[in-house]
Amino acid sequence: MFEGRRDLVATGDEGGKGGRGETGGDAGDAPRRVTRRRVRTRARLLDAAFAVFAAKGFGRVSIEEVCEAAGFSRGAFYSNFATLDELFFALYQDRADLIASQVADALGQDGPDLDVPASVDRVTEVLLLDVDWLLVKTDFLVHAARDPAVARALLDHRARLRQAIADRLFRARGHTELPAVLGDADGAAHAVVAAYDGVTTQLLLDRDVEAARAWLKQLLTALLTDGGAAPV
Amino acid sequence: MFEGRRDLVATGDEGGKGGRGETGGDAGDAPRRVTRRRVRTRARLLDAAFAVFAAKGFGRVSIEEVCEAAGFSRGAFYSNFATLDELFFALYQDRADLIASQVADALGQDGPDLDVPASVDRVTEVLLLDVDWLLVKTDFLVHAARDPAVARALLDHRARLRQAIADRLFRARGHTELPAVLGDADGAAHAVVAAYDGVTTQLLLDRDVEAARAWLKQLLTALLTDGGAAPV
DNA sequence: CTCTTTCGATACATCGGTGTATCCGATACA
DNA sequence: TGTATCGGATACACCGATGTATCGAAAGAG
Repeated sequence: MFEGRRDLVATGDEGGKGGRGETGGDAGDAPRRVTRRRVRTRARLLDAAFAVFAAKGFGRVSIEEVCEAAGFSRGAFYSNFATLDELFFALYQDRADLIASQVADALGQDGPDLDVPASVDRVTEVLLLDVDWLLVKTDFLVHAARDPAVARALLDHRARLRQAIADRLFRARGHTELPAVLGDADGAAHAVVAAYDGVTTQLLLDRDVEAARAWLKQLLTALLTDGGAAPV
Repeated sequence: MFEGRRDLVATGDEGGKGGRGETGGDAGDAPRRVTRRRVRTRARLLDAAFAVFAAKGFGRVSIEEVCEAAGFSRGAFYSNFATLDELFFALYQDRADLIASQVADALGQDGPDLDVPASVDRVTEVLLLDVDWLLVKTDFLVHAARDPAVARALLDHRARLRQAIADRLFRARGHTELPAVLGDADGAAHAVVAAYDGVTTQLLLDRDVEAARAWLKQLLTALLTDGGAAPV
């Protein structure tokens, strides 16, 4: 059913065929002169792709469109990526790492004991910052749902995020008690992610970021505290 | 940014151009001989489309593929639908209505007072019955996120579902108390849907239906009861 | 500054999908 | 059963996108 991809691990340094066919790996024998222009065009391609994907959806975007948006010709693309899937994968990796670090920051800010409302506020702010990112991310989810290799990458990323949350919650045990319903800190982290995903879905449809933020805060508060704050 | 669609309200009775160009509406003047073969082919097209969409994703499917899977030629398609988007829309409508009625059934089964665990069990069973449907549904979400008209349809459908849940919860007020954190029955229904969406996301990635069911049950229990059941 | 390597542009062949026009077998109605 | 209408198949013209081969220009190494 699934045709196994194998073009996903590429780091983007291959592609050009100007003489040899290097894979850009470390085990190779040709050092491949450290490019410089290359990284810039690659970055511009990724940025342009993000914009175009957000606007039209991955499924409706052609390689040509991405190149045009980036101000390049298709030659540049094929010199940096083998397929549009590969670019998409690279794009996701970059942005996802960025978000992950932002979330980590938001979680690490207050001291040893957890200020639930404050943390929830900060994390919510980060997670629901950019609707375009949510659009692209969901596109990527749909993509990953049909390709085990991509799915694994996405699962890994989610696991890292969840782990950061779980760590934070665990670090605050004793100071702040969690509802027992969810099990340990890990279960609670799972619940947080699920709430995030659920709110995202609604947000994609009604495009009301403020409502989504408020709603996510409320949900998280409900999940992480026993009594919860008074309803709005 | 969004090119307004207007091919979405079609009921599928138009398309054939064998003489006049009927819209199949009720206000029309030509009665259009009540077809019979037509409904069958239309249904077969929809079924085939569902299978193909689930397997490859809407974005990677061509009209030809759908027709081939259904055992028809493209002529049949263009006689029933104008575009693949239109078919997708019809497909979603059909299946979504089906699910909605199933959920309504599951909710209506017990008496006036709500047996939360039993209801949660039944609803969970229905909602996470068919992974293929979740795949297609998410594809449709991505699709809707970029087309306000489609988004409205999806929002309507979600609203109906939510309403059914809210009604059920409201009907049980007094017998069973909800946590105050979520506000009224409507807020609780919102939370139920969010939990469903969140669990769906994870399920699409790890494909573990049983884990998803268990997890959804736990989440719903945590949300709908104050104490919740003991964790697994 | 020169030279070599690499990057991206251009041109080309090709293919798959689309939409339409036309035709014949099927189907409902008298 | 005859017949008018309908539904789906077939054939055709047409893009748009893809991938590759080739070439000029930019950029690093000396």
